Amino acid sequence: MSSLTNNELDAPPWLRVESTLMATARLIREAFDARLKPLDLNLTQASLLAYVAEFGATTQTGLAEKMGTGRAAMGTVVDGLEKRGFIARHPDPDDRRVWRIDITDDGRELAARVVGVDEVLRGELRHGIGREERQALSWVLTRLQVNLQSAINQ
Amino acid sequence: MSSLTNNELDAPPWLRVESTLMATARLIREAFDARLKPLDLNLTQASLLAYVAEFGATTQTGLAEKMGTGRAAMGTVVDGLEKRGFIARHPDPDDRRVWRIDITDDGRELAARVVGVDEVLRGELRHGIGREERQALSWVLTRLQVNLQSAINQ
DNA sequence: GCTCGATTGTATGACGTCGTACAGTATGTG
DNA sequence: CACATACTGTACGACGTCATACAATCGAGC
Repeated sequence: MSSLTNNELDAPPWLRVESTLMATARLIREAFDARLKPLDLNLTQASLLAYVAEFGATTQTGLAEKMGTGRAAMGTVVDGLEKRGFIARHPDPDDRRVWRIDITDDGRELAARVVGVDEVLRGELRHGIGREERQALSWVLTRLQVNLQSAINQ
Repeated sequence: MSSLTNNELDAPPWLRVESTLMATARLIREAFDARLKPLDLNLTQASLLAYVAEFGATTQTGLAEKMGTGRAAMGTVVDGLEKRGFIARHPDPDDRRVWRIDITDDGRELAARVVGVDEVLRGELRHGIGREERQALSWVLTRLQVNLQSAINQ
């Protein structure tokens, strides 16, 4: 823990801001997973559930794109949530290749609790961080993503 | 790609800044992995190599703490790098439990190339982002980590 | 109507990381 | 010296994600 809070001081010259960012991302996943554990969900499942609850029936590929994961991984997530009865696969009347992923009543109830957990935790994470700082963070991150994309594409 | 750059606009109300941050972290890993592929290294291996090259012989547990991973995972990384002759395990004269992980001549040569790749990529990532913005980002991230830590510890 | 390329979801194997348990070793206490 | 506790590295199984390959299906062009 101490090695995380002061790693700006003893960090090596390579990977400074970047490593801090990745460590923060890891902590975000940890924190959400911890809070979602009582619901027996991890962050990926909770995000999927909340997304479907909010935006209604969606294709698996669409979900994968929105949540930044692959189609195969999304399939297994859907499998697990379907087996537990929180979402359901309905055939698409217009396209027999795809499943429309829709939420069930149980799923809707669980999604409401997910949103509650999310709001509480996000409130805690805002402590000591002003609105303009949050917006600045968001802006720099977006800019960073653009640079990263062009770096990845050579 | 378009879903990444404009996800501030169509992002759901839950997980806004946080999901951007995690997506950015994923892109960072992708970008470094892509650039390190010619050296047949991934980001974890490269970080370990550069760290040992810079700070000299270190304990595996110490490495794991510094790099934010578990001891077991660090063991497998060390295994791979040792098998390829870039680092070596030397017994510690004062403590027979531990290995001192040290770099070899081949490893030092490779580490220099890693540092080069890192400097080039980090330069590209700075495009359009001022120094004070970078410092602000760093500050907010550190603050976020503090909040995350207390959230994780209930 | 038929064919060809593109797309959807799935199966499979691989990889990296994690958590737990364990043996060997060190350190402190009586 | 004996003992208990803490720590290091490793073995093992589990999990989540990824890349690839594949069958089924769609849509466009002839």
